[in-house]
Amino acid sequence: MATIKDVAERVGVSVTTVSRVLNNRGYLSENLKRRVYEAMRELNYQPNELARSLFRKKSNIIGLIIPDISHPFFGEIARYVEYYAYKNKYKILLCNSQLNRSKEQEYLNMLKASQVDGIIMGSHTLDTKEFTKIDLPLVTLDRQLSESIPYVSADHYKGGVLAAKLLIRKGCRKIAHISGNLKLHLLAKTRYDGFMDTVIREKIPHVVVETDLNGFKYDQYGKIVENLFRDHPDIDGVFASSDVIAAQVLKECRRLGKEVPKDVKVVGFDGIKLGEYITPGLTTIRQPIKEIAKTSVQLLIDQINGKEVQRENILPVKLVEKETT
Amino acid sequence: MATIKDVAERVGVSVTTVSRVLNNRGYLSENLKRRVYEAMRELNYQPNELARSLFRKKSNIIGLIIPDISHPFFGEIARYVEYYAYKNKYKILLCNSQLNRSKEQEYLNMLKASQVDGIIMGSHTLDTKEFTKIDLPLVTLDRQLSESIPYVSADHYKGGVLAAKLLIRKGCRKIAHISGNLKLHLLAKTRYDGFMDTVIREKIPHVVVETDLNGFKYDQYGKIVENLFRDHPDIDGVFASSDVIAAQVLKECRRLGKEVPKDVKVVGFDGIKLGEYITPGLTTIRQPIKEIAKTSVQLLIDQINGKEVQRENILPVKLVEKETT
DNA sequence: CTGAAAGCGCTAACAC
DNA sequence: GTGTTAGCGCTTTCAG
Repeated sequence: MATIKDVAERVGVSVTTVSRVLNNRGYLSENLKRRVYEAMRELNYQPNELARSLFRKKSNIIGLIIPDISHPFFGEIARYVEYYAYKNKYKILLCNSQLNRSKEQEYLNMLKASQVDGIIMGSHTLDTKEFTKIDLPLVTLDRQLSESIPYVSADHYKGGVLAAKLLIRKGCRKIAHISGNLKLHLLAKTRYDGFMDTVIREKIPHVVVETDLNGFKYDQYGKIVENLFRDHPDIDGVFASSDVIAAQVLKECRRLGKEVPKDVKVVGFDGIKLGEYITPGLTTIRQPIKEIAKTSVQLLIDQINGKEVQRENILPVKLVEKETT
Repeated sequence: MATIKDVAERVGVSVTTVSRVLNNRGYLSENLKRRVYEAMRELNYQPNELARSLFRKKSNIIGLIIPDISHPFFGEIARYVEYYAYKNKYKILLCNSQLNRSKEQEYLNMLKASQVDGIIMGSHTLDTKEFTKIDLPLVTLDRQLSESIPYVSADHYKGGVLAAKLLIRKGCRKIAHISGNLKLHLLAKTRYDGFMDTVIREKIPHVVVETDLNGFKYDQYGKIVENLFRDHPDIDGVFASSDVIAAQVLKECRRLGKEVPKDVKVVGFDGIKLGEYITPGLTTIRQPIKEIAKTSVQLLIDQINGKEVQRENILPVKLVEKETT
């Protein structure tokens, strides 16, 4: 691979000069620039970003840690994070934690060692104190990590309220909520709060199933839903904490001969593309995925550039009514 | 951030010695090792991978270029590529081309400049000659780029045959195939060949719709399917070239009052998780996604390590029958 | 306006 | 066994 030295020799100038045209520093004659660019092209030269980063102490790389890139929600998050990062000349180092504690920890260390300029953290199995050791610009998704670390989240509470209200308005008399893990201190937990506050205020019978499946063993949701309907055959409304779970609920309803939305009404959460593919079309609480990604990238870059950023960034959700309610 | 020098000073030895314990070279007394490790921990030291990579001329980074990480197929590919890369101590630089030529080209240059050790290429809008300039270990997905570059692909031809045969066996009298772009010289095109060879041999009326939507403007497939049924109301079997398209077909069938599988039978392609979420359960030709990813990573690492690798790597597909046939 | 030289953090000859 | 030194490819002071 050609280096700056090769280019310099070919043009007959010093490496300093080549570096200058590379970075457009000071006055360079047009003629000189042309000759240098030509040599670069001839040699198929690309400046070594490793060397540049080492010198500048800036890699232009962002680490993205998520539980599972193949989960539709995180796939869409990643897609938009990449989009906005690219726009700002940042690259993405992809870290899939599979919600495995030690893998998450290793990735955190690896990212630090790799001199990434900042981290977007969407996987949350580690304790707060692990992050104090990192000492790098950080943005979290859906989790308040500490007083100083900014986070981005949809308005899950509002989402819980909207879902519960819709089901009640549509005439449901007994509503089930299939929640995610409530022990991890995630903001997603407030979906549960919003749901509960609403059904209690409206005095609607309800039942909550907490899944501690870490959200990514899809296959097992079928079983959970099956048990739910066995124990509570009179359930006529379900608020699932993700669209993927909602899809499982629909499948199970079909298997049990329950018609949707006639016998059971279903509301999902996330607003991923999946909801558009399935039949019947899934009513859901849409998270503003693109804006979440955009905000995360912006907050991170602002921090990298030494700007003060807002700690709390709650983005609005939206009820999208389709055919399951 | 602490450097090797800080550690050396704290322990009272030279940087060489610290480097030695870091890399476990030569004889080091247990006592010394312990003191060095302790200092590292106290300083919260992480070796700078940028500097290491620069020296070693090896970054342990793999570039992954795909059209769209939020497309379920590529999401699953990426998940497994990450899995096997991580196992082998490689990191993933994620590049989403959106099937945009110039973005793909820029990412290619960027990866080279970033000194990645190799590239897995799953997005194919560029001409062969762009790759000769790259001169880096390369593996392509679904495309024969040149005589020397190894590729990994599912047995698309067999998939096309299996799909056509199944629909014929199930009694379909007029079968539609919704294909991807046949002009890009992808191996996926052989799905079409397998399908055609079979329906022609069996003398089954058929119609092919080629989509040049680049495969990722999902919303527009609805229109295509609508037109298809308008022009050919007697179609009773559809072979879609992806599960996502198949899902759209199911949606459209429902809208048009066509019952699946009674009036129309549908076969998808890919075998992504989506197929398990939708109702009715989608019959599909399953690609061995995990093995494709594993093979790609292995071929790339072998090349990085200077081994000879096999050029053609065709992996078997499998017919998965569910409820749409 | 251009070049020699130092240094980013690390590793590995090569000495002692 | 341990340290001195050069150098990976680049950028930037600082002389000239």
